[in-house]
Amino acid sequence: MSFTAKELLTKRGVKLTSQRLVITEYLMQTYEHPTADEILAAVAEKLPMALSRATVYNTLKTLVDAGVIREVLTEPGRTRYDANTSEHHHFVDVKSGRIVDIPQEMLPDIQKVLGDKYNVKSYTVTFYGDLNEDSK
Amino acid sequence: MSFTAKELLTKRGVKLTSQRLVITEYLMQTYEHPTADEILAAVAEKLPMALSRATVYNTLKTLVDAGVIREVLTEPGRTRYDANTSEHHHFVDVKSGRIVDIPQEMLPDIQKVLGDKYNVKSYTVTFYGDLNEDSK
DNA sequence: ACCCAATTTAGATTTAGTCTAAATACAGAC
DNA sequence: GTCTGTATTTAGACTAAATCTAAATTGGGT
Ligand SMILES: [Mn+2]
Ligand SMILES: [Mn+2]
Ligand SMILES: [Zn+2]
Ligand SMILES: [Zn+2]
Repeated sequence: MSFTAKELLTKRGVKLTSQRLVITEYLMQTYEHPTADEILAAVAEKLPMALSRATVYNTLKTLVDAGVIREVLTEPGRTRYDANTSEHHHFVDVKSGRIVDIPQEMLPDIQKVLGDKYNVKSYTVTFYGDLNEDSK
Repeated sequence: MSFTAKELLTKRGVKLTSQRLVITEYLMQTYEHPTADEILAAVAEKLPMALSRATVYNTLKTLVDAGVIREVLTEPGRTRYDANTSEHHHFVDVKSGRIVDIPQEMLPDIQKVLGDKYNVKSYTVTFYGDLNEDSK
């Protein structure tokens, strides 16, 4: 049930290029939530050719639009990216900066609590605090 | 029970200057959630002297640190500011871009749902959707 | 193999935000 | 009310994230 990067891109109608593959693969195998610059640094060395910043940003936008990855906003001024596209939320460990996933099911159903004045299409919850030491 | 900007700054130990006063007053009387540039544009004309961008950013940081205002992050790359410092969350009307306040009490208690692995100090919920027409 | 639209590229540009060092202003001491 | 030291403000340079541009490249369908 778990797709390869190649299968995922094909399934979502994204044309295959080596840049798109390696960026998608990188995001699928990390549990961190890297920024565009972090992705560029990590992925550049895996590619035989040069990788331009414009391509990283173009690719990330393409992947977000295609639903292959999502943006994560936890702090001002830096957009992070996440290959986990299931509905989930984030916990920021304020000491280490680590960002861990919180599945939708861990939260009570707040989709409906706002009543009919607000037509909620989506929502995000970001928690800030300390992660107790037994962190995976 | 409602403080003036001057009283609030004094109470929080922030030295009074005309720039800080006019920025605080502006934020206290708007229900929008303006960016630094929007604040600069709105406030510059109310001051007899010039107002520099550095001062706007310095002042906003001072006010956030003193707890007079808070930052609001709803979209990548733009930090917004809010004189409503009560614990509350935000609803973004995706059509108009308007951001409205959602009081903490409207939500079920999700402070405690994460169990003891996560020590939650604060959390923010941002909703995206449509506001039904009777918007104030 | 050929072709062409889609993609990538390097570098310029934009924009939010920070930094610097000199000028100014507030607030407490007198 | 004046003095005075420190905090604040200023203009403008600078940094860093993200976007744009126009030329070069690519890869997938024929
Ligand atoms: Mn910026
Ligand atoms: Mn940026
Ligand atoms: Zn995540
Ligand atoms: Zn608010």
